[in-house]
Amino acid sequence: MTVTARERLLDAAVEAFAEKGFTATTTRDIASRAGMSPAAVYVHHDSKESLLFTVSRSGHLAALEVIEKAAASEPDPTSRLRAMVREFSAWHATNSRVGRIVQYEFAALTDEHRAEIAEVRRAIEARMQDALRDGVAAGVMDVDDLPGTARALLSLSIDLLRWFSPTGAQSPQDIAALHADLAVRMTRIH
Amino acid sequence: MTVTARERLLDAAVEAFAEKGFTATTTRDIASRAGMSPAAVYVHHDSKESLLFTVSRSGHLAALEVIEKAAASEPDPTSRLRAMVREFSAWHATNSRVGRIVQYEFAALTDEHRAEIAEVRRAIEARMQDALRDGVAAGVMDVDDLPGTARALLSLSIDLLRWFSPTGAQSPQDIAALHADLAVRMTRIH
DNA sequence: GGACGAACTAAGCGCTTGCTTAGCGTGCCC
DNA sequence: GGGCACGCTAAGCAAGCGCTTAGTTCGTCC
Repeated sequence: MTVTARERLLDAAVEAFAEKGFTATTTRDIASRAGMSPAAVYVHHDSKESLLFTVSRSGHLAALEVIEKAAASEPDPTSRLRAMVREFSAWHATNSRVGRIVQYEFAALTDEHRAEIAEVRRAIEARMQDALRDGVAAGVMDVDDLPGTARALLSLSIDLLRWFSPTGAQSPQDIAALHADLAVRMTRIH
Repeated sequence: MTVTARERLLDAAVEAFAEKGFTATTTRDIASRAGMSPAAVYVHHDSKESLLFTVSRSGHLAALEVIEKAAASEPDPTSRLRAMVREFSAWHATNSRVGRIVQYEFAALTDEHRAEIAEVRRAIEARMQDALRDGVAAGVMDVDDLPGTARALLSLSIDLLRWFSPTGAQSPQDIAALHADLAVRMTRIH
């Protein structure tokens, strides 16, 4: 199956939005990255914002899936938390372009689209809170502020988007392993 | 001493850049927030980017000063790390508008300006690494990956800009105390 | 071979952008 | 009271924006 023109435009939009941000990206830029004329964008997509919505939505859903799969992969609460943070960080490092759009271009969405995607974000946060609650209930974790700590764990994974470079010295796996280790330290009983 | 027109324009730029981002902000928007005509911006500042540079530079220097003051405030390595993370998070929460410009509009600067400010960023990172090194040397901290852990500690403080709201339930002090606590947990000997 | 629809483009519309130019009002100096 | 520097604005320029319109090309079906 060949790549459709619609997909080529989405790939071009991911590249451009991640590199320059949504507002600084022009539809002409997206079109030329996809090897098409400016008008071709509108044959396959409604608007520049609908391109962003499509990218952001599928990116958010992919991130949620990663964290849910990791949560289901381990029965032991500590191993489960370790897997969740490891996979969530690894996903952001491996998909840093989509990640940047997901995390930093959220405000550029229309009110309706933003509201729809906000639900996915709440689900991601809820999965992390669940993992901590399980650990506390099993008596293997010590967490004072449960929502705050869940948010801090997500911050670790998300903030790597600000400085991570695919061409840098650290691999996504290195960073993911570090974050997983720090997550366990943050929550274990002293 | 009255507030000068130059300063009113800087305040307006902070408001606008933090709210909508650098590219989405127009010079007309900045001028009207300062109660002036669009041309008045150029009486006091060279360009829209030079407004950003002025804000970003003083914001970066303020953040560096906060972390250096905190580092000097406590002799004991653990108390020092706690103070540094606490004050750095509190600064970001209290100055979230300037913080957003500092952390998220860095890429919008010209190459020269970005290079100049990058030095301040390196200094901030170095101070955090110093604090961890001291703790390890004193035998009170256990840190595997020193630069990685330093970066993770900064991530905690910085990523709050993504979700923090001054009108929300949590005060800057609540968040700062949580982050300081997590920082100690991340680095203490088990 | 002619009709048709899907994929795509050349050209451009109306508007907004960062920034400039030319000039106005006011207070100060001699 | 004439000259002048300073702070500011009205008007607008060239360029670029998101998006539309009108039309061309081309494979497919009868």
